[in-house]
Amino acid sequence: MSGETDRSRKRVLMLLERLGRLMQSRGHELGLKPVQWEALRYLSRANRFSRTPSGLTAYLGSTKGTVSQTLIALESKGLIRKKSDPGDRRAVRLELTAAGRRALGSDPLLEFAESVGALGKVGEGTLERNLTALLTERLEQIEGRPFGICRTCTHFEKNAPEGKPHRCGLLELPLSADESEQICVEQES
Amino acid sequence: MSGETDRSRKRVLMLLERLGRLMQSRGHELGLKPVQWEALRYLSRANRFSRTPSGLTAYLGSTKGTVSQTLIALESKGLIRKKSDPGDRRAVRLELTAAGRRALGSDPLLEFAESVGALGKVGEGTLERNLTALLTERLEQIEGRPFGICRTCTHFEKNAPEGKPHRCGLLELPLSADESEQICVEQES
DNA sequence: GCATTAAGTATCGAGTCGATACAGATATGG
DNA sequence: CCATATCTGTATCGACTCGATACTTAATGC
Repeated sequence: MSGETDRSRKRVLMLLERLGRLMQSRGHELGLKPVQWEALRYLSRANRFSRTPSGLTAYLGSTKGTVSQTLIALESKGLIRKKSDPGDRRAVRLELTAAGRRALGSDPLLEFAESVGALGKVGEGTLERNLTALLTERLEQIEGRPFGICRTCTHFEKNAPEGKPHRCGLLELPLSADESEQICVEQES
Repeated sequence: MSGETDRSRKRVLMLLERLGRLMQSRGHELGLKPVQWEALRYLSRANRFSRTPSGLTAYLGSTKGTVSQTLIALESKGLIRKKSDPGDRRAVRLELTAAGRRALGSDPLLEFAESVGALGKVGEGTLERNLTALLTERLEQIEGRPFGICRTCTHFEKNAPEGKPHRCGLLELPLSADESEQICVEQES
């Protein structure tokens, strides 16, 4: 590998690291921590099968113990609610409270959205494609889950049976139009 | 702003957040913490004017107190050395020890470099440009410093006076060829 | 010379994070 | 059918981050 290729890759890594850090450093607003914000964001975007401690653990690439602590903190702040799953009594279902949804309205990450917009439509598109490719490549190497949108999944069955709501072939459950746009632990492309 | 524009921006933000987190989660190797790795990387790339606690503080977008603690941890591990500046007795000069340089040889971020390489030369180039534009835009809004390469700075005076080494017009000091390639707290473009 | 500003350190409290150990619930396999 | 493995989540520990606040000491400005 040439020296310039090597340096170029490292420059990209430094940019990603620094942008990541910059986003995190703004994540201490309202008495929340960066990971706590990320958990709230996840819960607002994940479908009901994925809103569990283990789903969040996989998404964050963290560990059960750490996530458990984070969820305890969020619950004590009144931003999330835990309910035990009636079907599997080991499992815990998570959902945002009204206060949790309200908090996301002042998500510090929204400041950043403007800067993304300044790239223009074209730059934004290519950036999204490149970042997606990078993430996909990386996730394959570490056997991580993509957490893609339900609608694009191999298990997604559109209006099946005919004229009926969409369906998840893996979990054998009907899906609302809303749910098909959410992210899922089980998603595969 | 249309709903799709809004969603597109958020997708980019989520990608950046997630990639950042993914990079960090691999940053717990060898008993070091992600920020400690980042400090080592900084010290290996910053020129001598920038290798100070306050330089690192500005780079990380953190606070003096936090950085001070991080440096104490790194020094106790024998990875960096502190020397008091003879010119300004308030200031502390930082440098990597041999062990510190050796540690960077097993930087967990190197794993990630392969995934960047998988984008190909073109993808890598456009990604670097887009990320740079995003970072620049963002830094302007929060009045952060770019920490660009010395050679590209407005204060850089090439071979001045004629045939002599390069020079920094701001600090009024000569610069070696090596130093002109390093990053600097004072860099402006 | 005196106030201001700058560079670092010390300390506190809440929380992350990996590691380990654990509990209870559900699968699996003879 | 029951033992055993696996899965889901909690509890606890120690090192550390991080923002906040309160210092110390040194340089600078008037």
